[in-house]
Order: sequence, then structure tokens, then C-alpha cells
Amino acid sequence: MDDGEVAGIESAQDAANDELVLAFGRLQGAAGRLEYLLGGAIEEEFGISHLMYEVLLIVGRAGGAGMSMRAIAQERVLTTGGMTRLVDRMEAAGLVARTDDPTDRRGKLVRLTAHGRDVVVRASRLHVRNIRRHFLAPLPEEAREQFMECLRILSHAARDALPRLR
Amino acid sequence: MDDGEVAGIESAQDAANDELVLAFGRLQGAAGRLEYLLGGAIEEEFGISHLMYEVLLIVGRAGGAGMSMRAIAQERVLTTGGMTRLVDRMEAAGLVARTDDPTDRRGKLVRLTAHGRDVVVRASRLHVRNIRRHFLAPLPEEAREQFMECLRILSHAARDALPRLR
DNA sequence: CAACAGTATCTGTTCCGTCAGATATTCCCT
DNA sequence: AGGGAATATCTGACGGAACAGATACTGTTG
Repeated sequence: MDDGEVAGIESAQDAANDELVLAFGRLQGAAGRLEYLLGGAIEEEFGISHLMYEVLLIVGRAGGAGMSMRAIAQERVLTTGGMTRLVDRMEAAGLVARTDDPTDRRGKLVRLTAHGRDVVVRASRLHVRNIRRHFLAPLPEEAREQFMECLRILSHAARDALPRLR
Repeated sequence: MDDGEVAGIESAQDAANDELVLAFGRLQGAAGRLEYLLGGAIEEEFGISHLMYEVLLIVGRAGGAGMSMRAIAQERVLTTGGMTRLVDRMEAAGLVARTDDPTDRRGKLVRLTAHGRDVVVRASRLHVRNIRRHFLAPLPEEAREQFMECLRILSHAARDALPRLR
């Protein structure tokens, strides 16, 4: 079971697709280490993971009485099972609070605590300084806005296109 | 510890940055389920994860005698420890083979087996039909090329900017 | 209203990648 | 050549998310 030639594994036409796959894969790997690119300071400063920070943002902008577990999970593209445990940890850290949904006794509503809001506000302030500078820096100036717009579009599409997460 | 107002959590200036954070986060979540967007058919058809498919692509295009574990890990942004186990599984599945690096007795070289090359060729063929159509579809026609270019730039930058992975 | 399908959340299990440490080897400096 | 730092890979322990099943509740339908 040996192999000689590996060149010509694909047509030039397909090579561009592979490039996209590889680029996205690398970014996914890098995103797992997003702390180095974007949120390392947050983790150091506030002792919360980047994922927690994202959930704070999501819940924070919902405001009002809070968001259901499912809605958060849907928004962040996570299973509700995973969300249960994540919110467990965040609740233990005093960042969010669960309350019973008054309109549906199956449901819970998650909202920021005062501490959680404080953290997200200060973390965001820290974030702002880093995100464009470090993450987007390699891109040519004029491409950044459009790239961010594409990212927004794709992420919404991804969120909505995926089958309902358990 | 109750909280009343949640509006005005941040300035309008910062809101755009948060948008980027959230978009990227969602994409990361979605990327974990990249199978639905890009590679679901591959997993069904060939019984290999999308990550394995990516590694097959990476090793395949290296060609020749093969790639070191570290080089693959670096290219895909993964720790070498994780790579060890991934290659274990891929070797067990008959997709790749390890050989001792003749120039460095610490190292191993990973190369595709005939079966691995067959899988990656056929999977790529399947992929081509799906990737642009499903993943990039939500983007306006004229933005796609530039978006892919941005993705390429950023992914290379991310790979190179990260501290050496253990 | 009883039956039943659908939904929200939680929990046990499993998978998989990271982290830190161990071992073997190479490289560099004296 | 000898000693130590750096490097390649592997391994044990761990964390966290997915998956599937369980439980509780809702809404619909006969």
C-alpha cells in the first residue's frame, strides 16, 4: 500500500474550494484560541472565558426580563444541554441569574446580575481597543467594512439555517 | 442584587464591535457544526469527520514523503497532542500512515495511504458541489471573491501570529 | 377533559482537544 | 566531545460540549 504521485490530486478548479475549506478550518482552530486574538485580556482581567463574554453580550442586549435558555443557545449556536451547564457556571460566578418564566412554567429566564453587567461593560471597553487592531489588522483598510458585513450575514444565515439544536 | 435598566449598556460606537464579536462567535459555533454547512455529506458518505477531511487535504497537498505532526498541527492550528490522537484515529481508519522521519529520529512523517487519497479525492468532488452553493450563498454575488480572499489572509495571519502550539 | 404530540430544560455518557509533564533526540556553545 | 537548551512526539488528567434520554409542562384535538 504505497503511493508515488500525490500531485494532481485535484483540478485547479477545485483548488479554490479547498483553499476556502482550509482557511475556514484554520480560523476555526484559531477561534478556539480566540483569546490570543481577541479576548485574552478579558480572560486575564476578568477570569471569564470568551464564550461567557459572548453570552453576557447576548443576554445584555436582550435586556428586560431576560432570555430563555433556548433563545440564547440558538443565538450562539450551541445545544441547550451545553447552555445549561454554561449558565450553571456563570450563575456560580455571579454573572447571571435564572428566574422562572412567569408565562411558561417549563422555562427559565436568564438575565444579567449587576455584577454581570459591570463585567460586560468593562470587558467591552477593553475589547474595543483590541478587536479591530489585532484581528482585522492583516486586512487591507478598504476591505474591512465589507468583510465584517459578510461575517454578519453569514453568521445570521448559519444560525438560521441550522436544524433546531436540542 | 437586582437590576432595572439594561438599555444603554454600551455606546453606539461600540455596538459595531460587539456585532463583530457575536458574528464571529456564531460562526465558531456553526463551524463546530460545519458538517451541516459544508461537510455533512462527507461525514455521511465516508464516515470521517470534517477535521479529518481537512487533514487529508493538508497532507495530500504536501505530497512527497509526508508532513511532520508539528507541521500539520501548525497548519490546522491544533496542539501536537491533539494531532497525535487525531492521526491515531486516522491511521486506525487506514487513511494515513506514519513513518519515521529519516532525517530526524524524533520525528514522524505522515502521508496519505492509497485509501486516504481515494477518500479525499472523492470527498472533494462531493464538496465542490456544496461549498459555494450552500456556504457562500447568503452573500451577494460580488462580495464572495473578496470575502474568500479576506478569509485566506486572516487565516494565514492567525496561524502565524499564534504562539507556537505545544 | 383525556390523550397526545410538541417543547423547555436538565442529566448521564461519551467524545475529543487542551494542558502539563515525560521521553527521546537534536542543536548549539564551549 | 560534553552539557544544556530546544524540539518532536506521546501520554495522563481534565474540561467542556454534543448526543440522547428523562422529566415537566403546554397546547391541540377529539
